[in-house]
Amino acid sequence: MGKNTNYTINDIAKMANVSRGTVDRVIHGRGTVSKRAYEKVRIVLDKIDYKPNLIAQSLKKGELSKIAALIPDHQYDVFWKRPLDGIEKVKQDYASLGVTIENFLFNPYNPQSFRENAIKILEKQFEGILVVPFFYKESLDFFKKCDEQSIPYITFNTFLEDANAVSHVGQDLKQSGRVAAELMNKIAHTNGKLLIIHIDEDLADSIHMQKKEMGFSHYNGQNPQNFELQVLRTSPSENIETILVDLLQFDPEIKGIYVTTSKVFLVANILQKYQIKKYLIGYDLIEENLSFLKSGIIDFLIFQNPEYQANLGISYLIDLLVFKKEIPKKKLLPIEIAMKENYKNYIQ
Amino acid sequence: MGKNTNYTINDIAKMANVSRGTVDRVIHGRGTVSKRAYEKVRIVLDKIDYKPNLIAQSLKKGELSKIAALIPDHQYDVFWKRPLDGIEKVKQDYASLGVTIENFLFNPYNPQSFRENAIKILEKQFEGILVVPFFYKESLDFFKKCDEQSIPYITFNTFLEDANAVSHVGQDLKQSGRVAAELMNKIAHTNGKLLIIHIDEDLADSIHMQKKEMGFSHYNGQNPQNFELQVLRTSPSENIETILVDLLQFDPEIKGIYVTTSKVFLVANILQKYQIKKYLIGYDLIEENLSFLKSGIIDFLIFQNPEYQANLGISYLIDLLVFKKEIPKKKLLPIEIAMKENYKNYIQ
DNA sequence: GTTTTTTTTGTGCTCGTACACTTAATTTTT
DNA sequence: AAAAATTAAGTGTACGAGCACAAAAAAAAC
Repeated sequence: MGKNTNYTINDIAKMANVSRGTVDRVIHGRGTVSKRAYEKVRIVLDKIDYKPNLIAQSLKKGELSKIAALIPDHQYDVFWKRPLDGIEKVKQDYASLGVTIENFLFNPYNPQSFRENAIKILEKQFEGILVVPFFYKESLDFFKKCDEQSIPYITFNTFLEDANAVSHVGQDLKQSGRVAAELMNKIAHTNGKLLIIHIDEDLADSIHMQKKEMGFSHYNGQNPQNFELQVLRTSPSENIETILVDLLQFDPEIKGIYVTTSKVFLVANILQKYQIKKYLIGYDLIEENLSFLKSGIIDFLIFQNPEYQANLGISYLIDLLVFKKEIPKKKLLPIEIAMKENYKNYIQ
Repeated sequence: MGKNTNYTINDIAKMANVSRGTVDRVIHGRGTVSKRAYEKVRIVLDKIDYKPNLIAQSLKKGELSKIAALIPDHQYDVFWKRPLDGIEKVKQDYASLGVTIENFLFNPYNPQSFRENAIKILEKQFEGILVVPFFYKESLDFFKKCDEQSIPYITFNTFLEDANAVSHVGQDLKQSGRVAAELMNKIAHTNGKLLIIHIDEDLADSIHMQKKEMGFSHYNGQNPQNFELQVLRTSPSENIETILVDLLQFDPEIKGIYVTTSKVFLVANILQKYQIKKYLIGYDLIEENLSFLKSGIIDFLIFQNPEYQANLGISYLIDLLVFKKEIPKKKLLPIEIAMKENYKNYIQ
């Protein structure tokens, strides 16, 4: 299997008894070719598996493929720093093949910023796009134009049912809620109450939080030893501190807290300040969370490898554009678990 | 940054006022060049950052680099199936660049098989080698010859202090023992006794088990709420069943069991058969273990992503050989944690 | 039946590097 | 000082694809 029987344009020309130029015209459907010559080439082409030599192609064209990435600016949310690093890494790897990747960073608090960057991308004529469709309406507008120009795009992190993406790379949010519930179940044996906290629910990714909650309560419901659940919605603008302290002092039956976002450090902060010990599970290996993981106030941080995620998204685009390979319609990444003793190997 | 100011041999020739041929001779140190011409070229070369165009190089040479991988045959131990898959994946990715990878699989129960494959590799003249130095003496013999022929090699999975490897990709075994201890600590709150079981300790990777044990007991010792530890060494040939059942019935104080290898399914089997509930932590997402993870008999499986590990090893070799990049002397991969709710995303 | 126009096919050059081969310059020999 | 031998420098070609242009063949016009 996999014998390197790679035919060249020249081989085909000889086999079909025509010139290189004719083969080229048939393969690319450009120029004019007589039916007779066309047939001769087609017969050969059907018999063999011609794969153009990417090396030669790249050498000639100077550039094989132009890819754009439209992701949130990490200036506004540090979470997006590491996906960007992931993109930068593939960028270097494939630069030698003549694939260029340009990043467009939008402000995740400003739909207009998304729209502006989308326009820039359409103007510059990329062959493929990796995009975090953060804003629903704006994203669909953008995708409509991409579809018209038949530019393939891969959605990333946020899944849009109505998008016509060639692939989606993300996480299984509901399942990640289940993972949180299983962890909580394993560490807080005794029955009691659990708190689910959504922080900043007005943001565009509130749907993320809801799916996580669904997974969590679903697992909890299935489990014989189940907990009573209480959901708390809050914004950092409100005074989360007073609400939470009141709640915890009013109801000492609460054994653990599940925070559905990376903002778990806000809760950890309060637990530390008031010297309250609760089991605490949250998301993402960001700086603010790590110190609490180290000190044991946060028990587990769930996350998905963001570099790898971005890396995979770009790799899929390259597979599609350059190698003409099939790519999966949807790829859900592993739900990773970090604690005090293993988080270090994840962050470098 | 990163302007594509890539000079070609021709550019350099013009700048130095010599011919392409002379530049070529200086760069590759072949043929004869007068001191005068040499100086002229060197001056230009020192001023600019010449990076040969890999595309053109590959097109001309037809093959850029030949890499060999010497790893255990998965026919004897399924664990090695997935690293092989990881290698196959990079193989495809870089084939387009003219990098070829050939696998040599040895029998992990037979040092002679390792030696034979090593000889084959040396005969075939590879430019770089990825190797699992499973057998101490045989590996050192092999490395000596590699050093003589100055063929770079990366060790993989097994670390050999005395090897002169350009890099090592593996896991932090001691730390993985600590992770196991932290998990055990989190799920088995109450004090009591824990069992550490080494299965098949006569094998070449017994050093792996000992390091894991060290990490486990070290964490346990540091912890205020510490457990009494008991170590059990056994081979599958012995009757692990009678020993274990006796032990567990004799000492009901035992709360949990830590098995230092992927053979944890042997223990799970016994627990299931005798309807004994203990916390159980072991290694690796192999088929035999997964059913017990699903049924809840195994609580956690610790592992490192084997595809990724192999992938990284090969990528480092390519970075070194093709891109002439610096690579880290040692790369320890994350220690991953799988449970019932998250293992599926790891295995495809 | 010749000229013009259109269609079809074939050839040459380019991308950047590597290497064989030729030519030029220098040194050695007689 | 001229011829031979050696050393140094320069040129041509190939790798495979792509595209511009030239050449040839066929069709249309006179």
